[in-house]
Amino acid sequence: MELRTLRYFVAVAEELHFGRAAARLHMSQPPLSRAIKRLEADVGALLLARSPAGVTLTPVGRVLLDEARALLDRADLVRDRVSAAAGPATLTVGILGDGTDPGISALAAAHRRGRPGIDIRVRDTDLTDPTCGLRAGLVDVALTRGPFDETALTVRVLRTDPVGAVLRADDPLARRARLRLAELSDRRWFRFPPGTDPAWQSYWHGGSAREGPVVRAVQECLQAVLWNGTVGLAPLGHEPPAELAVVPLVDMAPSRVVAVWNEGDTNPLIRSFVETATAVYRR
Amino acid sequence: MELRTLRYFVAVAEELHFGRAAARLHMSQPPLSRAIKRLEADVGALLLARSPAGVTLTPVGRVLLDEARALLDRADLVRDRVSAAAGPATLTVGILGDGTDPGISALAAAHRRGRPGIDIRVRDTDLTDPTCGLRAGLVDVALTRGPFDETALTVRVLRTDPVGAVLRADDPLARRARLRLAELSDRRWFRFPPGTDPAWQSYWHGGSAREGPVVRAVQECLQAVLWNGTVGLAPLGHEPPAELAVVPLVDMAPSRVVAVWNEGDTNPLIRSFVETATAVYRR
DNA sequence: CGACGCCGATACCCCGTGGGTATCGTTGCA
DNA sequence: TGCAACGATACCCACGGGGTATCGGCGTCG
Repeated sequence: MELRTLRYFVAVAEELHFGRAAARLHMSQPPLSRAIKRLEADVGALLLARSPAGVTLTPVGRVLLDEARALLDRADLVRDRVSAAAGPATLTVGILGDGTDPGISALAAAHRRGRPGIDIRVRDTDLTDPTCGLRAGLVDVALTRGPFDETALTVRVLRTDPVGAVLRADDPLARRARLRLAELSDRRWFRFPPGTDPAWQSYWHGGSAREGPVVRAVQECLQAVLWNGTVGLAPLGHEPPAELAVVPLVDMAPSRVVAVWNEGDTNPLIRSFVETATAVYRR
Repeated sequence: MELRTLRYFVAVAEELHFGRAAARLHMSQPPLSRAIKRLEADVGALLLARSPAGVTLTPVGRVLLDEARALLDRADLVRDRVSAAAGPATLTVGILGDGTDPGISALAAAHRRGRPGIDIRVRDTDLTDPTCGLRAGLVDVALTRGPFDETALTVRVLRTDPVGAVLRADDPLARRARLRLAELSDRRWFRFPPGTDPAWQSYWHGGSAREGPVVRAVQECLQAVLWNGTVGLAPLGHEPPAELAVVPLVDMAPSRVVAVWNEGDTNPLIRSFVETATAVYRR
């Protein structure tokens, strides 16, 4: 008789309809049926009378509905009290590059919702440090992209995006369905400043020879493409501005969106945040 | 934050020692450590201060300990109230052969403990019906041994016992460490009355040719061996009476202890009983 | 002062369960 | 009598909770 199961039961008992209850619980109907059946075996009594006409509560079910509601309320209270006792905690999350990934604010909101009383501070950094100041201790967790030097860091992959070349919309190659890196080797490529993580650096400059301007932020990259005739790389999936085009590259390893934290950091908020991040990115 | 996890936490918080808490919870220490760590991530705060000197509750841990105890008490109350609402229910359990298996009474007690208010009625039957009257509806669930005709029955295996030959202690073969069925083929074997389940019948009479007396109960089997010079089979594991010896048989399929109920019987008490039976027999 | 022992953490494996999709069976209704 | 609705069933996959083996840190003791 776990709390989750009781939440399921309350949902069914309130909807009096397995399908609707399943929808409300964001799951499908069969596992819900099974869970209720297990609960019935557990308490040793039928809780719901199923008939094609509809679902009804049995007398025992009615009792359990009241009791379960009370217990679940109580459980929420426990959460709140513990949160209150824990006091205001802050978690500093580092994100990369001008907050361009629209998912991140949603994620912060989701985490805040599930865990009120925790102050999430977002630190938006430029592209020169893919770990967003993790090593310097400026940040507890980083939501960022690979690849970078991972020593002494723990990495959790959230998603992988294929990568495309960013070109001016009027570039002759912009209409191509896909490209190979070699076709762009004669272009100028922007670089990151010296001292930038080598793995990161070499990934994003596409391995080409002709160096271009040094950039630090997403906006600078776009400007460089627009005005300097350079080429850049970008993960697919975001709609590019009208003046630009992103053409998939067939021979470029996909870019991984990751959550990273310092290895051995025992702050439980990190684990918790990473879990919700994983959940949010999964769907 | 499920109830099970909270029970774990309470155990650790009371023992202030992961190893002892794990023992109390009948589990090993690593999963317990992990569960507590998950709980800490879940509530977003450290609950226990681990130092080699020992484990201490953090302030947040102290709050959660109180809250968790209250919640768990409340959950027990829910159980009780639902049981009370369900009213007195009875479950008739059939067991085979003079209640000789010492585990069964313990199991009935365990089930009664976990589920007060349910009247467990044990029906002890003779050896002529391995299903203990399940088909006749005399019994809701049978704790018995295979093999038997399983059509329209659902079977859950609880344990398997190797089988030995039951001999008089002064029998020349009684001192042997193990035997083969062929070495006993010239003995008289007892039979069950006509009409007994064929699979059951043929299993226990060892496939030999010389027929012996007809028996119905365990006591009769023993008497037959003692006075009639017959041979019988018995699962190993029980200590035989002094005048008898049980010698392992190498070429006899082991005997399965099973819980059986009528296929499609939706009585939730059956499921519940079978679960505790599985748990009890597992250790 | 080094070897040992205690104890929680970590690594790794395996099975059970919780989730999913596809399909069935029953029943009320058109 | 065919159909639509809906819960049950069958099956599959992945994660989590359980296990064992081992590590690492820190006291203790010879």
